[in-house]
Amino acid sequence: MSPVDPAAGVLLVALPVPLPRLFSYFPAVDGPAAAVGARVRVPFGPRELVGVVTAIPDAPGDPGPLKPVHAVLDSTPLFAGELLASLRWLARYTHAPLGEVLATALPGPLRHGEPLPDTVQRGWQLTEAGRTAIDAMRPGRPRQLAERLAADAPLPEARLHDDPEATGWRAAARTLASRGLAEQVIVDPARPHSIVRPGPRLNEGQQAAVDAVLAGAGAFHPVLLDGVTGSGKTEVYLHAIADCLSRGRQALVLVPEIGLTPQLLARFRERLGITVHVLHSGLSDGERARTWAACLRGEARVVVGTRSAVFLPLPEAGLLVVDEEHDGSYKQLDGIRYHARDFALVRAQALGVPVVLGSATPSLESLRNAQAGRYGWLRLRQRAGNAQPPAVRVIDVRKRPLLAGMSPELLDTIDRALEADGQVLVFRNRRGYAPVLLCHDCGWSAQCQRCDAAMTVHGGGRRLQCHHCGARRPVPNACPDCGGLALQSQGAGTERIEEALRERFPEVPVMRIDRGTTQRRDALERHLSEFGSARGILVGTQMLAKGHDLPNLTLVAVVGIDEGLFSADFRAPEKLAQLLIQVAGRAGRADRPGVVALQTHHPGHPLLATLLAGGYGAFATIELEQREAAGFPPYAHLALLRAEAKQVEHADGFLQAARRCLEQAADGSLELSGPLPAPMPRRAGYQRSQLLLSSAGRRELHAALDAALPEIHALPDARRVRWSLDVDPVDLY
DNA sequence: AGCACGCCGACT
DNA sequence: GTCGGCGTGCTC
Repeated sequence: MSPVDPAAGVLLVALPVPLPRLFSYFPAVDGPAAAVGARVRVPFGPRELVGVVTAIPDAPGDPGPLKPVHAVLDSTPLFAGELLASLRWLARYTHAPLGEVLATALPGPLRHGEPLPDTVQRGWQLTEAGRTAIDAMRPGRPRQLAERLAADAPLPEARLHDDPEATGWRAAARTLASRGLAEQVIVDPARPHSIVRPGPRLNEGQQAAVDAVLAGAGAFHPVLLDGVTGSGKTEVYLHAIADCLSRGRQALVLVPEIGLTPQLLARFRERLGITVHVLHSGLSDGERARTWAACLRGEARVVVGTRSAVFLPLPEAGLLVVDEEHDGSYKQLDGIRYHARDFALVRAQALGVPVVLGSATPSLESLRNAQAGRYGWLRLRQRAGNAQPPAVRVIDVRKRPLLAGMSPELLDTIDRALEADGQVLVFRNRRGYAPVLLCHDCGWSAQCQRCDAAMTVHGGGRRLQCHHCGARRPVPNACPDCGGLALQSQGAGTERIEEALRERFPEVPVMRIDRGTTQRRDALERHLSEFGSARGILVGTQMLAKGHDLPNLTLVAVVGIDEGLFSADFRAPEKLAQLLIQVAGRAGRADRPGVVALQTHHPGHPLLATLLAGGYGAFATIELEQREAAGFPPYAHLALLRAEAKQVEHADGFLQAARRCLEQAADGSLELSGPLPAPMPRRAGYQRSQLLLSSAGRRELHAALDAALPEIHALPDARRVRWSLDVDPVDLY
């Protein structure tokens, strides 16, 4: 070795580019030395990028001519220990470049090279003069704020900031400060504030669940908390979190996109008595970066967040919670296609902490893991209070005249509920299922002869296609079973339902809630409180399946479930069952029993029969048997290779070539179907196509991908099409 | 993915 | 004569 080894200290840097490799750089000529996990600014071709140092090998091979990094951005690494290790795992698992994975784990400002922001929390408290003067103050905003500070101070600005009742607090605070009545102070986030509301007494089941979670503290310990709607899962989380805090550890709670409500945060804050940090899509970039920094510094002790919160650094982690673990919003659908619930499991294992997966309708994957003994399995069967489960009525809609998809019987049921001064929720099950063909007279649906799966309608409503084997045939003129001519491919949307209901029930308010009418995060809350508790009709989709309490809701009418009963998607029955259970949980309260009306062409369908007779558990048992028989997850492992191009031939040609690479690499352990047209085969002028990979073993699937992906990357067509790989896809069709 | 370089059509 | 179409090649 020469006295000055030119190769010593070469940095391997992960960059946010879709290239499956790292890039080597010489250390910066001056400034602080870069450590593994620190961000660096580097020259890359004609541009400059922010990357992360992922290794500093002792004995790198011949580095060749390297460029030096332009700047080291972190004196202490952003990615350290467990987080870096877990993200390396995620990159391998999703077969994505490490640089892209690290970039998606960071909030925008940090991804673009900005320094870790200041996380000092400011708050307000009354001065001595303020405490004496308060009774003499004129009514108004300043006095309101002063009264609040008298009751609960120091009050962090963050809590005023996301309190809708504290509008104009900043001006009020300035007024108080200018008169010497209040002052701004630095708040210690771990210091309890004065209002800590005690929770209700735990029932036996809840206590047992809390005990079981606490018994696993300090070690990896996955637990499925399987509790019916209203059984008080949140109380179990709160007790486990309080214990975690008392041991001086951090707790992370993941919630679905629509589950992070002001009410939930208020409950956490009141009960835990300390600052609760949040992370969700409604925050500004700066706020996200501050939450990230507060976690890294250990200032955030409890964090509640949606999907991307699973990437927060937790140097002193003690507990992870995934609420509503079955929820589809945990799966990222573009970019790095990770599943936050699954990644939370990986992180909990690497951190050596318990992880609680809570749901009234657990995913079949989690149920399977619980059955196999890989997870602890805690069941809560008691409902809090004396709430009664709603009565369920199935309405046969065959051959009935329909008004925007609603039968006369359903409209009569709505009428009766309104007459009894109740509120009605008309729930349209619309989950973006590919359209299936249905006979309105007898309920027949077009099935593939070879695959036992529904065929989907293509070619402008003239062709049927099977998404499992690719079989095609024309749409028949008449129903093959009953000869009727009432073949139809889809039901009515929420707009038409709303319109029809307004006409039929002109004397009551009709409010439609969907993404069109409810853009902003707090709009749902606002609309629902406007709606109040007087009689009226709400029309909506997913958004209304849970959340905000509607104490006067006596009837939930569900239309459009047949597309779920006969979808080409093997997950459709699971999603439908979860949705029906969740939406049924909204009807009725302790003093007023609710009714759920299900309108269907298949009143005798086994899914409905099982669900009504035995509940979600009975459904899950049967559905798991069917998944096993059919070779679907969780008994098989899937990956989906998608491609889109201006011309179908390009997309299909690429997938065809990729298929050959995979066949060669797999050595028979892989089942391949496709290329097949994607559910929405044309989008924004692009033709979309896909290739499904299935294997009985996860190991074999990943081995085949590892072997084939370099070749697929190198395919000449790979640059002509936009393509992506989705491991464990949720939506196949 | 960007971004540059490069070689062919309709515009001031 | 140039501005600009997007094919293909590379990025330590």
